[in-house]
Amino acid sequence: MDKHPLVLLELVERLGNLMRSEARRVGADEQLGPVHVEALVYLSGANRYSNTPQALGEYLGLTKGTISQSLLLLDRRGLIERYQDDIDRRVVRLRLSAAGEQFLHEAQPQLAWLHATRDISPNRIRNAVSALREALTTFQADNEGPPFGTCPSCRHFERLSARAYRCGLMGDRLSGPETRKLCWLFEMKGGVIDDEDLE
Amino acid sequence: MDKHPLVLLELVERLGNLMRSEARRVGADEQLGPVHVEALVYLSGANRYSNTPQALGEYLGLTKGTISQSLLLLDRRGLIERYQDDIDRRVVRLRLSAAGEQFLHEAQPQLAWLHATRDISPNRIRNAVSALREALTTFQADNEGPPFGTCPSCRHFERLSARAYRCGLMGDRLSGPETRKLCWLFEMKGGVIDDEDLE
DNA sequence: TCACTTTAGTATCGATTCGATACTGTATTT
DNA sequence: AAATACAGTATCGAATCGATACTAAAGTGA
Repeated sequence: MDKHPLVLLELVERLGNLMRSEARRVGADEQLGPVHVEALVYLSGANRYSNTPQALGEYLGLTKGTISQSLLLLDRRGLIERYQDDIDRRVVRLRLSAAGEQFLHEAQPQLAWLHATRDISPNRIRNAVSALREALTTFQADNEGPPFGTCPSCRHFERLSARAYRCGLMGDRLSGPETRKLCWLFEMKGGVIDDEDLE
Repeated sequence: MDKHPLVLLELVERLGNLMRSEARRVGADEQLGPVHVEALVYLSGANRYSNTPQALGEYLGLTKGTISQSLLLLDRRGLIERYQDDIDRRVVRLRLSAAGEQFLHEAQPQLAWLHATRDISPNRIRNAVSALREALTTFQADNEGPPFGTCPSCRHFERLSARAYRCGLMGDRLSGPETRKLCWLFEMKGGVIDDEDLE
């Protein structure tokens, strides 16, 4: 049997652990746990459909009760703001507060990673991204979890004109930058994964 | 700025979270947390120099106090055995008990991953491994953590004859299978990373 | 040989995480 | 209007985790 997949698994787990430690480290000053930092990072990159406790819970693989508590803490610290959704008043929307933005800006949770990958050629990174993305997609298909992706490779994405986009599922028009944010309604479109879409 | 590294980071973190959830899931039956499962997996692949609480702590990024507790639990459950090192009687050696082996055999914590990567060509996997390995090495060099690797790409590895090996650092002769286990004394040898060495 | 230091691991404490369960309030369905 | 489904909160208890203090074995050096 080929054992390279297991080697890859080991690397992913190990790097995951290290990133978790890194999150612990950068959050220590503010008395935050790794989950809190990860939640802030998530919120900084989530689009308008995905800035809810539920989506965050799916993303982090935690139950809604747990998430609720973490959000309570982040709220008390003034790092996020919570507000009711206008249309469905059961849902709570989340956004980073100015202090939250500030924290991410100063703590730079991703800096260590950027440093660690500085010598890897763009091509090798793209190949790795492609492989891991496929693993993620397959895994989530197997486990029927929401996939989390960005518009360019999403089935519902529609390009109205050169710079006008639209989500075919929700019907909203989307700004250019918004099409690059993370969405939990994402569904992989058929055909090959085209990393060029991410430029 | 190229943002592919950040995309790769997101994938690694996300897959890491999913694997963590997976570990939580497979351990639930036995009332084990994700850390416990990860510790058992680690012990199943650690070589003779690396089967200690300290090495495990480095690997998981946890403090020795935390590790000590987790090991206490695993010991109470009869999943591992602890014994004193003959030479340095401060150090505790760890090994999976029969029950521990049995648990891993039945729970198959890595099965979901193997399934998720089944359609990825060996070549793409090897490329991803190579890129992530470099990220890991650089990261650990930056943060002076022990690197964790296997003999074939280690500076201290010596091949005495066709099937006889030796660790130049510790001076022990090593069996073939042992050279493929994880070692926390690992130091990357100069030159390119050669994935062929992993066959 | 005898202090001094370092090192591997344990013990204990308190803060935090986490899941389970029960609950509130809103939307949807019939 | 009643029943059901759903998003989120509250609360509880078990477990994780780091910090600190501790034990015991090695190493160090006069």
